Amino acid sequence: MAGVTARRVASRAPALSPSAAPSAGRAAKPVSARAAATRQRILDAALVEFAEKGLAGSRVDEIAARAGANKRMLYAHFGSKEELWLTVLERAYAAKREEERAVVVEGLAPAEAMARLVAFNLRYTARHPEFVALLNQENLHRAAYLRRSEDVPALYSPIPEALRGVLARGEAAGVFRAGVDPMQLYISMLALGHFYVANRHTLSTIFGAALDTEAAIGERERHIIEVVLGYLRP
Amino acid sequence: MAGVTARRVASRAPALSPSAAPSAGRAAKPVSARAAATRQRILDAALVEFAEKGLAGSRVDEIAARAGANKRMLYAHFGSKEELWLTVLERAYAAKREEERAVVVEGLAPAEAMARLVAFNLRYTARHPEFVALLNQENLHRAAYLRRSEDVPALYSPIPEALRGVLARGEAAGVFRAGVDPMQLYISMLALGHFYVANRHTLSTIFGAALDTEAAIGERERHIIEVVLGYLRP
Amino acid sequence: MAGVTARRVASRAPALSPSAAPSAGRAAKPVSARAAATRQRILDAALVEFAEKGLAGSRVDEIAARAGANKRMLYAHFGSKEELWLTVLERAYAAKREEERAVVVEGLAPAEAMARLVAFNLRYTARHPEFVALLNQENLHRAAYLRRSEDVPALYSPIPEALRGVLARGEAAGVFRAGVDPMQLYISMLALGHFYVANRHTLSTIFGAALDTEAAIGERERHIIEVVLGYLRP
Amino acid sequence: MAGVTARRVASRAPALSPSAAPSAGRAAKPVSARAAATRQRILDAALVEFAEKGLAGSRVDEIAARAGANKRMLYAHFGSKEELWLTVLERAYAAKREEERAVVVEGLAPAEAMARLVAFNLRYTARHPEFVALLNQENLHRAAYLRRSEDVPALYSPIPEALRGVLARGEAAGVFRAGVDPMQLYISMLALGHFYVANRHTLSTIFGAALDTEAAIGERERHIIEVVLGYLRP
DNA sequence: TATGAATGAGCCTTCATTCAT
DNA sequence: AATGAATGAAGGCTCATTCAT
Repeated sequence: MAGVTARRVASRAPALSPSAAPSAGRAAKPVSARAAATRQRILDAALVEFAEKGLAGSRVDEIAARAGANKRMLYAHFGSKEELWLTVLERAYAAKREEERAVVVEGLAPAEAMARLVAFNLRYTARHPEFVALLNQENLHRAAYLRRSEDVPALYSPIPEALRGVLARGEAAGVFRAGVDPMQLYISMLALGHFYVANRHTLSTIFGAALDTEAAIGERERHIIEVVLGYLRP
Repeated sequence: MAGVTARRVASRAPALSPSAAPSAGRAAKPVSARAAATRQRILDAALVEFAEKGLAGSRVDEIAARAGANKRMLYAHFGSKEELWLTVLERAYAAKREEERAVVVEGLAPAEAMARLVAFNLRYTARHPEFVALLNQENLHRAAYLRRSEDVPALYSPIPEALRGVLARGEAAGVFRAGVDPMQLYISMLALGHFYVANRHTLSTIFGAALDTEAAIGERERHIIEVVLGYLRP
Repeated sequence: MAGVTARRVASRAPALSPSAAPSAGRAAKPVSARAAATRQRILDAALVEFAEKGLAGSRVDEIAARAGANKRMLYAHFGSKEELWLTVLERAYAAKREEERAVVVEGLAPAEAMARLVAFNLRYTARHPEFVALLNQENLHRAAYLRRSEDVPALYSPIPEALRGVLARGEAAGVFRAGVDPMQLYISMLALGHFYVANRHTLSTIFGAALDTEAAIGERERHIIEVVLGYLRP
Repeated sequence: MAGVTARRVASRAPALSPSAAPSAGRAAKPVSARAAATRQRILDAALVEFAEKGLAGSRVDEIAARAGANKRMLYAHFGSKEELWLTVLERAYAAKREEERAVVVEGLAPAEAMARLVAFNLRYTARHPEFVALLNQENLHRAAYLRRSEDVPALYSPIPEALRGVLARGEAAGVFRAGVDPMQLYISMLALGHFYVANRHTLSTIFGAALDTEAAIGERERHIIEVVLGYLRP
């Protein structure tokens, strides 16, 4: 489990939890278990720090301290703060992809399948606000880091494909309207969950209501499923 | 239905336009025209810099240089980088509120009114990606600055109220479904536009498609209006 | 009383209170009463600020604000912070000289005369801790400013002369010991009072006793008179 | 009687000498020899700079440069300019206390013992004008830093106790007058030396005489011993 | 004379990064 | 592999001083 998977083949080790598969980053040489552990602690610490303060707002000292590691180790493993950022980002994507792969909708009725996809996105997002934070930051950077990522598998999501399938099935069965653009719907599905989580602080400041309770999230879930299914009605 | 966007008519209300009321309730003393101009240039420069790099990533020197002002003036006018951030944020909200007030939907048929609201949000967001960037950053800060704002009018949006009215009218007329939660719908409306703009860089990296062309935005507009109206069908 | 006395002849207007005789500083041209008042307010404010924080620790803005004057006026009147310092210093000396001239010991018995001189120094010092503070600061500067003062009268004290006279009279009368160096005694007299006041903060921190109550000063007075007179016994 | 000065024997007690115990109760972690050396160089440089220009007038860059150290190290070791000031101040006190402990007067005749105490203070002060400068500055700060010091031993002087003993012995032997307040005498003893050194620049400007030659100091020493012993005559 | 605004140099402090052990 | 110490380049902020009115 402590084994190291080279980044280019990570997708072939499907069941690995993201923290157990550090994906070895830039330097893919065999490393000791101790080094791997240090590396992992740095990544975990960096994820927290980056998600909380962004790339520019994060401090290398803080990350190292949080990781219980020497700052020098951070540089030995990742080369620079920016490389560390990219690695953390890739891992966050990879972690989401990992869970996405576990979402199986093939055998379900179209409406139920669609509901499951919608709910999954909201729930994952709510469970992983750090993913949302990283994504927002990276968009601030105009995706500059992501663009130079070579970790294709991390970026490849099975969801659009699944969505397309469900849409086609539903349309063929006459339970979904025709002419729906899968990409637009995919973006909308992401939006309906992501925005809610990403903006929970300003929204709750303005609305004066707590948005991250289980009750509030449940309500949101009901609403967005209703929106999507309502929209898809023929 | 597409292309229903509010135009910028705000400048006809000079005493309320954000650039005509630069002190925004903070510095209430009479200022010379020259000072006001400097202040304004700093605010404009800060908006650009902050939207591009966030609070932590922005450099005070850079802002001053961009404003063609002395760095000292920034501190004379705003006290600190953080106060400047808050002022910029408030002004960004105020500017949006200003345009929102120009969106009149009372006389329109419910569906058209709803479409106009949805379209306005997307279009405003697309025209003002800096607003999106600021908002995302401020959410990273957990709304710490916004929470301490005293500029209530800047935060108060007329849109939720308008939305509520349209919903009620549509429901009463039997053209909208019943039982729709206005706040949820408001958030969804914001989400469908905001997420698209906010994440255009990562999305286009992953999809390999340009998202900020007029054509793409038009398509998005059609889609989200369709989603909302489709959902609202009784 | 609001009249302006040029610095070089100030000693000829003996009864003028130091704050009423601003001595016109570097630029000795005739000025309006309003200008003189502004100048005076700046000097008063500067004395407080300088005595509290020293030359380096004082802020020109703070002095101007405290004086209720525009900062520009400070420069119009004094040219620079350092010139202002020198002027304040000269005035502090002049003020002390002024009071010293009122100490008359000629008709007194030697012991009483000596006691009066000793007491005067302690009392003046205790009443004017700001003089002590300025002096200490100026010594930190190795008297760099004082050395370039041209205000000779301000520096000339009648006390050493008086002391010399008293000493001679006492020795001649056989009530004082012979061979006392007047300058050394003068310095000692200054020292016994000045040190007590100058170091009251560290001393009271270390001793844990209040040193600036009237009772404490009275006790100090008794002690140093006893020291000097005890020493002078033949 | 003149020339009774304590010599520097403190270095024979290595574990207590201030330069051998650099952490002075503040940073108690074990440090490398290199770090200790850097720390020491910074302290030495700071002492010179602070004594010359005071806290407000000193420049952190200058201190670092003088120490041949990186400015960052100053902060790593001391946290801030103000903390550095306090440390320097404590060390100056500690250094004086150290030498004071070497002044032994128990076996001496009361008059000689007293002369030795008086002379020690003048000589130490003359040899360490930087201590005088620091003290004067700290009094300008109203002992704000000293008051927050936790380095009690640095502040505790054995001299008052010794003085009290000598006084009692002299009085008992009938060679000193009765009723002398030890604290007042202690302050006077400090004053007679300290003031002379502290104000040597303004005094010599006004008197036009050099005060810091060995001859002048010797003369001062003779005088103040004479004053104290003369005063103490029964 | 007086003022508010502006300036540029400089200050204390912090950062990402590297060296030496 | 790991560590503590060191570095130089900013970074935010402030200062004494001057300009324009």
